[in-house]
Amino acid sequence: MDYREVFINYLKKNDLQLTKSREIILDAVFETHSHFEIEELYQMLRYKNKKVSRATVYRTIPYLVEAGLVRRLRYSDQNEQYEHIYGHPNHFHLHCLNCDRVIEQNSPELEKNIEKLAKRLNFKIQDYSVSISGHCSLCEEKETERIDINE
Amino acid sequence: MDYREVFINYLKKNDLQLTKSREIILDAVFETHSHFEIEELYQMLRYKNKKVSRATVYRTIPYLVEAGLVRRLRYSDQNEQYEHIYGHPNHFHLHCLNCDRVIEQNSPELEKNIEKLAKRLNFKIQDYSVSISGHCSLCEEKETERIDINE
DNA sequence: AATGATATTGAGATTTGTTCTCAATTATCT
DNA sequence: AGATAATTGAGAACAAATCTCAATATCATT
Ligand SMILES: [Mn+2]
Ligand SMILES: [Mn+2]
Ligand SMILES: [Zn+2]
Ligand SMILES: [Zn+2]
Repeated sequence: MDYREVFINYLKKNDLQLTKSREIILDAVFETHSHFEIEELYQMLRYKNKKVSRATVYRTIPYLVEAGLVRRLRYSDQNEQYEHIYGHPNHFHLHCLNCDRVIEQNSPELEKNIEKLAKRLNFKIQDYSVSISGHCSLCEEKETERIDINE
Repeated sequence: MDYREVFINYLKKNDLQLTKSREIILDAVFETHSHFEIEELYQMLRYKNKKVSRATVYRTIPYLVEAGLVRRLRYSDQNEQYEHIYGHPNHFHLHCLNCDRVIEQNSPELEKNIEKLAKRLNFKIQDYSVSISGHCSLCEEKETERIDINE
């Protein structure tokens, strides 16, 4: 099942239609292979002369999230970021507070652990996110160098 | 070391002072044993006639986060929530999308998993959060009942 | 204690991401 | 086709968070 079908199923279930606008947004989301903000996505569509309004973009993204196609990310202090997840293996984010880099990692072990934890509580998972914040290896290296020099 | 000392150390390191306002906010945060929003905290202080401005509360919370005393939570779609973490065992959040309940769980196994993952990447953790969203056992129960009746 | 330099605060203005409004448009049903 | 319902777009409205800047508090020095 491709993302289009998933979305159509979701829309049907919720008495919504697959309109031209929604299709444009859906495709844009799956053409974007990085984390994005809604405003960015909207500007990209304008640039490409695809006619959808900001309001519609803002209205549509939550549908994609609900449909399980897109995930809202929570690692950043700044604006909400999103990423498409359907068809991609789950992964976690490590966010460097120094250089703002985001490292993506997957860990089947961690996944299993989370699922086990949820099962024990009879909690039905829809989505989960692991975000780790701290300092990446590159920044740590620089930091220890700096200390070496100064001392 | 109590939270006060931790904060004083942090402030010193950053050439900041422990002022009356900051002290009031610090204490309020550690008197609040639930997740809170900054505006809520501010209103609570007003109610108690503690004189600090909204701006100062907004300015101070990030210091507490940086000092490792407070964590910003990311489970909700609504406003930012915070909780004090210093002196408390780490725990994870399961957020029910139906009833909005938040279940707190700790799992040393999961913690170890995350730490191992970070170590492998030479990533220095400052904080991490695991948030699971879905449906809690109570809501799931009701849901299956509903289906049983209707079918 | 007085002086000057520096840091902090508070009230309200401002910014900014997001949501809302409602008339116009588009799709669906009979 | 005509009636009914859903969706859209432009801009207004909203609200959380940040910024501004004069007043105040704190600190360091004499
Ligand atoms: Mn990612
Ligand atoms: Mn908690
Ligand atoms: Zn870094
Ligand atoms: Zn529930």
